[in-house]
Amino acid sequence: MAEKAELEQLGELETAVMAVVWQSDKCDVNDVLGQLEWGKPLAYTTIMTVMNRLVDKQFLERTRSGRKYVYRAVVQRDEAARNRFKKIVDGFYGGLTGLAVSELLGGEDEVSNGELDALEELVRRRRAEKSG
Amino acid sequence: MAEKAELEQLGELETAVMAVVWQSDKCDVNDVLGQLEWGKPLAYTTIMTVMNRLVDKQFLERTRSGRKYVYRAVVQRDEAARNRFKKIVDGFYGGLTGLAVSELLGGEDEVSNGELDALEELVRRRRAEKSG
DNA sequence: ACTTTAATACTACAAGCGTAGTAGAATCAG
DNA sequence: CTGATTCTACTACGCTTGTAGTATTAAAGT
Repeated sequence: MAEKAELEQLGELETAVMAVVWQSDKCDVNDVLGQLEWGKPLAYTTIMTVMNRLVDKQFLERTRSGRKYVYRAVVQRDEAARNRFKKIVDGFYGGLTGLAVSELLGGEDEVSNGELDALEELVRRRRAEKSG
Repeated sequence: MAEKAELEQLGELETAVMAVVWQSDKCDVNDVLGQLEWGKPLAYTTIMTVMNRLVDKQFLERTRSGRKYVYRAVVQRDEAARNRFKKIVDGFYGGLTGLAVSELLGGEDEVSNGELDALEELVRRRRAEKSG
């Protein structure tokens, strides 16, 4: 089984573009151009360049559809997010995930009740897994 | 009260250097050179350049001590980590912290019992804050 | 067939970051 | 005092990423 190649780190614009693709499953350059959340308007070619680089990095794949391309995400959102998270955990907290989460949630960010529920449930499940 | 300037994003080497400084509280270039975890040996001047850039970015401050400089962290570790984490939460999970944590912990990383305790405690405290 | 339109391909450039060499100044060994 | 050592200052270079222009090609209207 071939080891999955390390995921490259994406830049901010690249990440923002991926965010749009993750929501849409399939999309072309114009879709991204229309839905992208970025502070300022960007040129069509800017998005195109970024998307092509994402294809090179194997975060996206594209297929021809007539004379245009349709892009689809190859890397899943959670996979990419975990990869980024791991960098934080390793780089800042010496690999201690729980410590990282505690400190990270120690800040002032709002966490909804539903989210707290999810967290609690998660801890329960983890405990269950451990004890067999 | 002056708004705190946005923290710039650090590169990987810059982060690794900060990690050393965070552990030592005060240190000079050689300390970092000796303790840095990086895949390969780096030149003294490389570390120096990086540390000076970190001073420019106001992550470090330095004071002369004889003919050398001693560096100290200005930005705290947790602050920097939270900043990075927020990027993930916003960029990947539309700002939903709890969702992000759940997904992030859904991976295969080991979380120790102690860490689970800390997490649980944290959720409890959050709940208390809300109803209190 | 000819013109407009819409998409892609190719090229480019500035800023940021990893990386380090070289030159100069201060200190230390003898 | 003189040479070796140890710092700092300054400069530089390649790669990545944000950003976009220009050229080209293909489709579509008329």
